[in-house]
Amino acid sequence: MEGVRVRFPPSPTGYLHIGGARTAIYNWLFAQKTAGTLIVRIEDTDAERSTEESVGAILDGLRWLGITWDEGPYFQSAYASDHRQAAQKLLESGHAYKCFCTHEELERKREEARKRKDDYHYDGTCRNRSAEEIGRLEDEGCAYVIRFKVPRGPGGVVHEDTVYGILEKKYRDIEDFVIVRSNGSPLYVLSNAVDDIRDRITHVIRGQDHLANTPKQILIYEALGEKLPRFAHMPLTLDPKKRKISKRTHGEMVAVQYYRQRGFLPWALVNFLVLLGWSTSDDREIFSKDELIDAFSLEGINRANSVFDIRKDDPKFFTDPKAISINAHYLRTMPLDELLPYVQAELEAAGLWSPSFAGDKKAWFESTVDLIRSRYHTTKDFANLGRPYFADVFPMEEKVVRKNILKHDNLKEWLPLMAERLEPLAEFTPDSVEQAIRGLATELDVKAGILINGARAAVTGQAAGPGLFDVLAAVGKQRVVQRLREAPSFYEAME
RNA sequence: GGUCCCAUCGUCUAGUGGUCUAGGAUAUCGGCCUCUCACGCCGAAGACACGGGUUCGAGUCCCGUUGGGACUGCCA
Repeated sequence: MEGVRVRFPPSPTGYLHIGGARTAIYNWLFAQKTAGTLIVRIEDTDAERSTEESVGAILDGLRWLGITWDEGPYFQSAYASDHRQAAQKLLESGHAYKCFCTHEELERKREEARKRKDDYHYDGTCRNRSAEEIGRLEDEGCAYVIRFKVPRGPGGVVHEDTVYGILEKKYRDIEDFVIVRSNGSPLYVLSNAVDDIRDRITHVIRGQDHLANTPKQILIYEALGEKLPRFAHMPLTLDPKKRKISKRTHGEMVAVQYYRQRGFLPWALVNFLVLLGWSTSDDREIFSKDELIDAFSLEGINRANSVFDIRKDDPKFFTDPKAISINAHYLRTMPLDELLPYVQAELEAAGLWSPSFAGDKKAWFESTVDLIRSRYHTTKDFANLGRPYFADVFPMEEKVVRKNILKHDNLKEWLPLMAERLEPLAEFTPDSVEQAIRGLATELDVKAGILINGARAAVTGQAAGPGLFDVLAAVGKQRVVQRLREAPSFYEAME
């Protein structure tokens, strides 16, 4: 496919949210796949709600996700004259007309229609005004909007959507819609189409919520004598109550930024989002960037809306479990080199980072990260659950101390004794440590598990973790010995 | 209300008339592994919204019902 040009046109009224990110991802994938061009166009014509910070946040979100674009960001507001010119052209060619009906009149008619339980469409009061009449009204200083003159009579707008197939909208179901406000500023339906024409967009890939105004835009394209792009509408992302997700009702949970802050790997998020409404017919769900670009196709997009299974107050999942599972999958399987920078960033943010981790302790750091990553879900876990490996101060869970240490009175002596046995070891490796501890267990005639679990609790404050001998080797002799010697203090503290 | 779109396990989905006693993923439960937890492996439970048609045969086609969604703005 030659010359594909697609666009992502966010309106800068907040951060980049999940739905927008997904739209951007689909456009990006399609551009990548076809060696086409992705354009970012900021639709900032709603001056009241648009902010500069928002533009920054959206672009920042895209960059973080790894979505690259080829042109832009363009700003729609810079092209207002294009939009006005198009409206003028439509006026001149008789495809649009000036409407002097006031807000009040229209509101009254709408209200009446509502009472009659009737469908309300603009009644065309101004559609057939004579030139003199229009001139007179203008001279009187009456404000007017510009409406598109929708063909009347039978028939309708027919087009084939790549995802939804052939769609027909009857002319009679389309009212003469406004394309320019009374203050002269163009409306979305016009400016979006005009911009797409100017940007030579070949494929409009956007949310299904735009399905309804596609016929209007097609009418505009045709009236302007322009070639139609291909439309592909994608299903919407809903919350578990089947409501369209939005910044307003869901807050930060639906912001890309939120996932970044909660320790998501950008590619894991992309991988999760692309699966919301798109799939291949084989069973693959995990894709590298190249694999995804290769596998992606508009035809694989689903028609039904999908539910983003956000779990607001679930103690176990802070978001869709599948998203977390994909993130965890990448965390434990991605090349270690690629993971390290994320871990470093987390440790730095938590004040646990030491330059030596990238210097003389690099090998140790890498093997430690590799040791613990298989049971973590987000990069945040390295700074929380991983604390005992990287710092001297870490939380001791009381429940764990009770269960794995205090329950066995003898550990009060055994753990310090273990320290005595470990301290002289010339080599502090999983093997040598195991030998020493199993030897001690035999000598004391206790099950090794008691010593092992007690040691894990004393050294990490946690009941779960990697194999204890690996843990000890990772934490290091000095810290291990010290922590084991401090074990008796738990008995005093708890008494 | 009107117009349009949609409908398979809790969630994401495969499925384009027979190979579907409906497959995978995730979540849940059980087992194996084992010093614990995770990973991994094995297993269980779990869905074609309903009703009519068409057909030798329907998850797959048609109609209706129900349910959900979008749009219905001088927002984008």
